[in-house]
Amino acid sequence: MDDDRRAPGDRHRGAADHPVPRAPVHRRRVGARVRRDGGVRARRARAVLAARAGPPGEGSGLTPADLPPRFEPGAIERRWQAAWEAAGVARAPETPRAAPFTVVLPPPNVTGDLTLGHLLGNTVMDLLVRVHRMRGEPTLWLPGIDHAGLATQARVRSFLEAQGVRLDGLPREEILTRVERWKREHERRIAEAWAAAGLSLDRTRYRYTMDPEYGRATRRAFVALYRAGLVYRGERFVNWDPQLRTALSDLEVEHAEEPGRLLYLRYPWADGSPGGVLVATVRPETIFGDVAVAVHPDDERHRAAVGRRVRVPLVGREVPVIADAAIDREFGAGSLKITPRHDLLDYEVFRRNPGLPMPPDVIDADGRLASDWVPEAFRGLDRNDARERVADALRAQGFVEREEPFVHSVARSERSDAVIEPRLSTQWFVRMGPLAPAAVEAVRSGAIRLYPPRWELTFYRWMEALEDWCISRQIVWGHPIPVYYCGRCGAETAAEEPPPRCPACGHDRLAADPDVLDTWFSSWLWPFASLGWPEESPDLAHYYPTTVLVTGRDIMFFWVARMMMAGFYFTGRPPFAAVQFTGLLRDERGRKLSKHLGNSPDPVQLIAERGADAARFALLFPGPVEQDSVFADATVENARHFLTKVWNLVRFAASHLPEGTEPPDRPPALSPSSPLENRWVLARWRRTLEEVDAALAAYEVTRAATALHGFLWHDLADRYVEVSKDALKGERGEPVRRESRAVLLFVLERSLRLLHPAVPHVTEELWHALPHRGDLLALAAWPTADGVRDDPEAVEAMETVYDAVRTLRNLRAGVGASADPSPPAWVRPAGAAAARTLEAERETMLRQSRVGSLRFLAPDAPPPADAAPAVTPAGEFFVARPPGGAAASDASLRREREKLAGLLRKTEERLRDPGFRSRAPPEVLKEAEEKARELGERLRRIDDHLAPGADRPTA
RNA sequence: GGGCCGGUCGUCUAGCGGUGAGGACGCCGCGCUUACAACGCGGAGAUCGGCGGUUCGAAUCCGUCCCGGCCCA
Repeated sequence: MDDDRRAPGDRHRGAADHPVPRAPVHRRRVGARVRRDGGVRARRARAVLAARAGPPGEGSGLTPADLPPRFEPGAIERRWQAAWEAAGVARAPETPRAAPFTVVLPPPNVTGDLTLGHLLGNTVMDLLVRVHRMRGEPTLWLPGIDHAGLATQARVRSFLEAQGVRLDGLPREEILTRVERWKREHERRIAEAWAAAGLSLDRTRYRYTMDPEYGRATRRAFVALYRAGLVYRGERFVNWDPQLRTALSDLEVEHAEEPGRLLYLRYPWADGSPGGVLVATVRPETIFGDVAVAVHPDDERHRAAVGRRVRVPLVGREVPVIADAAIDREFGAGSLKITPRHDLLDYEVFRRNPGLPMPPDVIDADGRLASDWVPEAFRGLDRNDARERVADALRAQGFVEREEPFVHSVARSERSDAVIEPRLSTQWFVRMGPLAPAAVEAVRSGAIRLYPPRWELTFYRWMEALEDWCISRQIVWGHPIPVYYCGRCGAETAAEEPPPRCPACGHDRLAADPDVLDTWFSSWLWPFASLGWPEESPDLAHYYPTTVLVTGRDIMFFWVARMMMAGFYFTGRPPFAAVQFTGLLRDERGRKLSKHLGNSPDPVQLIAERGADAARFALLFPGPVEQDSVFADATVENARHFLTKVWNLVRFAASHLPEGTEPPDRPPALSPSSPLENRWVLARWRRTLEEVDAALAAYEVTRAATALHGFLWHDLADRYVEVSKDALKGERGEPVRRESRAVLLFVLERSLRLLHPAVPHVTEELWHALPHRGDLLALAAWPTADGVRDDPEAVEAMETVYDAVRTLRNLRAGVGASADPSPPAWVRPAGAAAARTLEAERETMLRQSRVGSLRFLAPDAPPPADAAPAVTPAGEFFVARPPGGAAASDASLRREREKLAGLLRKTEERLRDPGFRSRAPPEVLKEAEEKARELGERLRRIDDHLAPGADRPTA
């Protein structure tokens, strides 16, 4: 198994196990140099200066020429990361003066390196954190790592094995040293990956689940639960991993269907009479632990057998045939051999039937046959070999009646992949029953919201069926269980610090419990222990409860639900107000990204090759973050193209803004005579902002990214820039030029702010190439719509104009106008309103459609000769056919007619339906009538242009 | 066996009672127009998984089945 799902931050499979190339990011020492002096202002100023000095061959001025024609992320990203670091951008205030925004990073475990799945969650968190920081909220994003006890020990174990060293043979101290060394190396790599991704984590508040303070928090939690009777020790059936030699919780076990062999064994009568009882089993090696054979009490086939005795094959031990209602009559031969120490169901049957002897374990902690109940010949065999050998012996001695292939559910350790051995053993447990209700109630009442909300159902279902949680692990790496046993009276004492003497008898020789705690027992305290709990630390007082937890839904049970329970129990408050679940990443073939399949890019390498911003944007767009989505090479390519587009947009703008242009401190004030495109683009920007804000409020980061992508590329670059070029060149007069400059700068600068949380580096770089106020975009304010008015008329007019432009471009292409770059064109508007709009924007249409001239025709004027016609709701358009050019063709007009006629037919049918007329709301009715009228009108005009006498398609 | 998610142009997706079903990638055609060819403009391409139902009206609501994925037993 390559499953690294052990620490909260490690939700996605596929950590790269191969050596990671040296992180390509060489952090400049800018931060270190300036950190010594005091004062945020001075630090920031220096940071900016240092950053500006960055790219080789660049001047220090901020003239537009500074922006190179190519966008190279590497240097840019390093430079701004250093600047943010030096300016302390990510540093949360010691004493926030407003309601804070807090996020704790799900600590990745030190088992391995960061995966793309981590980067997905991290990007979402960074985006949210940066938005709220820009909104002026005191913002804390707390980083950390998880010691991931079992996972780490398992990894170190196989790492050492590869070098021929057996971890299990090493003394405890030596193991700890080795693990510690492993941890330091991976901790460094994780930190480098965070830095390379541009995450604005508050590194001064870095926490490690194994540091001394955290250890104390863990012991405090244990002791508190112990005293409340919510932690107990008992002999239970646990999931035993014989390879790692430890117990596991139910959640760490994976079930899968696997092929096996079902053996039908004859247990002969003890009295020697012929026959016996037929028993089916897939685990013949456990027969040495049998204490009975059980059948269902109502099973006619076996009725006579109950009460008689049979002999266990191979060993000849006598056991009774008993009746128990738990036996499945349909399965196998309808009878079950009872091996109480190695199967939960058998154990329950055993307990219901007093008088049976309790056998020893016939399979030991290593998964080998053991104990004197096992014949000499089989002792010490691994259970897998034993299964074959026992089956062979059974066959040889004639006990096997028949056998058949059988698919059964097999439980495996998600850590070692070893088949789990159900084992009766003494372990520590947390009683979940009393802890659950507060968490369930919080979700039910909305005190904690889940995004997307559908996960609530899954949450409730699991919470209803909670089993007690086995928290003791028989490994070295982890928090020791803080329980001490008196060497004299045997009293058991739970205490945060080792007691000097036994509280019961005063004896001073106490033995510590040899086990350590499940990693999740420290993880579930993360939201408050990372802030200083159990101390009443200032951070805990200021920043707890946290605002939102972003994590993969695959650890909802492992971690999220348990944090809720711990949060309410230990702090009396919810640990977070919201949980955003992210989806899984898949490749273009729909497979999960995983190390195993080799389809999971290493994020550090990805960032080195394509840039952090491109990687980040590719994770946010176009696939929805909250759903499983595809991450392919093309996705990154796409993101990169978008960033290049924005880059060039700024280059264009910068080249049209003269030296000394004022920063866009307030929205441009438009006048009634302002160009349509200025009114339009401001309105569109406003709507984009509203969409982004709404999306973020609902934790739909992809929707926010999509809105920005569309606006910047299609509205601003494709349309606004093209339409306003003349104005920016001054061809429409100085006042218009000034206004258009102001509008362009305002919209672009504000859009960079909106985009910054998603792709912080490029936007920071670009922001500095534009007139701006302030030291860093990262410290700029999140925009508001204040002073920018929505303008529905402008939006509608622009649609009309662009429909016209598209129609003319189309006609131009249709007549083969590439030969003649500027054919004359005409328009006959449909109605006064269209006429007004089109006439006002005649210049725009002329330029954008690249026709040579555009003349307006009176309603009753004859259509121009030798011109290709098109009919739109706004009017009739004509483009002259070049002499000797393409022959007149009505094909496209006829196709259009066909389509419109079909639409008209459908609309008229609807209008004739009495049900529709009486039940549809009046506005829908009116709309349909208007549509029918307009379609009819347009059809009539099309017919006018179709050659008279030619075959006309019928409506 | 139970639960959840998804099935919409070739691909990824938006839309979640009234639309000529929107976008991106890919494809085809035209264009190097000094921000961008990592680009622009235009075009083709979808009976919205199947079947039933509710409704004046269904991609959208309900039922059922099929396919893919995930989770739990």
